[in-house]
Amino acid sequence: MGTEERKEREKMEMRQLIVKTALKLFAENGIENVSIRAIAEKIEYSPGAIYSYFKDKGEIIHAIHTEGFEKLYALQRSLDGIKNPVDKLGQMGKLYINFALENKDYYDLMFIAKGIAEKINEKKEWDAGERSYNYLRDTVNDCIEQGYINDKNVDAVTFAIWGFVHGMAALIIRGRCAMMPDEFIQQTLSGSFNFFKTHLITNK
Amino acid sequence: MGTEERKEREKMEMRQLIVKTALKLFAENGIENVSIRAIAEKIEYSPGAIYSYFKDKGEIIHAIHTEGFEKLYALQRSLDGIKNPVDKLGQMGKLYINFALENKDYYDLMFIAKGIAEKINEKKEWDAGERSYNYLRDTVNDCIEQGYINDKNVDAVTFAIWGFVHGMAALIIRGRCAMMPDEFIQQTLSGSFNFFKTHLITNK
DNA sequence: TTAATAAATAAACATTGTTTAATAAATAAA
DNA sequence: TTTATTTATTAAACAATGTTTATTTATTAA
Repeated sequence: MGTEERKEREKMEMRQLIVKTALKLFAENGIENVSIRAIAEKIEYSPGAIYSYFKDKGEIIHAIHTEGFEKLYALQRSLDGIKNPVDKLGQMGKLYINFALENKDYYDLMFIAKGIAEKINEKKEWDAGERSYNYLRDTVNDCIEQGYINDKNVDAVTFAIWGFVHGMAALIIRGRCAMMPDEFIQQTLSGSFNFFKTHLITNK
Repeated sequence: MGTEERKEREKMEMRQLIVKTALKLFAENGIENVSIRAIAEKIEYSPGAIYSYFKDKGEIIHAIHTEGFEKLYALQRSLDGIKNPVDKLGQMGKLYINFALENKDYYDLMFIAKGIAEKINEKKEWDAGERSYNYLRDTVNDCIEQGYINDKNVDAVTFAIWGFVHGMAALIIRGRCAMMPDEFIQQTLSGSFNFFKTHLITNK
């Protein structure tokens, strides 16, 4: 009898419901203003019930973080068809920044938030992130091999590019550009992009 | 009689003691693991006493944040003597990263931490940050005017450079490079620097 | 010496994440 | 179907947090 399987399924559904609800509340009230109690109330369970599905709050956040990486990686894979690695790199940059600014909660958990880092090490589960990182790295490597980027150190170039896009995204998301008007930020952002692209790519 | 002045002085000293103690505890236990109660105990006062000197915990953190900007700006000003703006820019980059990695607590509060952003807006006191930003911007401007950087958009270039160094620092500080061995990070970091420097500066 | 002011404290409050012992529900065994 | 057992859920409590309030203590002014 398949009651075992059904229960397993129900457990997964409950986990998903909790994660979904948590994410919704995060978006509404900001990540740090969402309590276990609030999540419990929203799904009409007692706070304690949540602990049958997640070891602690960090695990809920970690689940969302992993979900975010799924989304990002899926976006990256949508570039599979682009043959020219420079074009691919440019598109990936835009895609990355867009993802960051349109999914601030996800992005924050994935690349900025503090508690997460411990969970990542504890679980050795930066796998999700590594997959995305390698996708970028491979593209950079193609650029180098095909003579578009004049630098042999793949990791250094990859880290530079990652740092560049992450840095801008993080400054914006964490309110360090709040003094600038929104449209100015947008303009500057695309200006910075052009600057980077123009100078780092060797025109063959 | 100077009792008014003395009291004012004592109040300042107490504020400073609280800030100094908070910073020390931050360094020892991590920013998020320091409570008002812990600070109070360390200086041998009751928790409530602290509220005679700071409106709330955020104000203590904000004071440290401002102190951090004093330190960073002082470091920047040590480059005043460098005539060539490209050299100056390079030195500033190194100096910035070093500051970030050697003063992670300060840097975190200044450029990454969340609560701070609200205080900054609330107080309109990004002045401290703006001074440092303008110092960078002026140097970038010199580079452009003297033909070392081939791009007319000062703000875009400045933001790109800031994003670049901040991005790398933030990824390291927030543990997103924890899977890489330390020496690899150091190598990659300087490699990224070279990459950036080599390609963005037009050799006259 | 007394009155007014300021500083510091102890105690309490509300909120957090989390644990525990008790209850209700669902399943398996008889 | 009835009973026993396992599982899911809850209510209540715990410890820690930031903060407020009424009270006491210390300091200053009269």
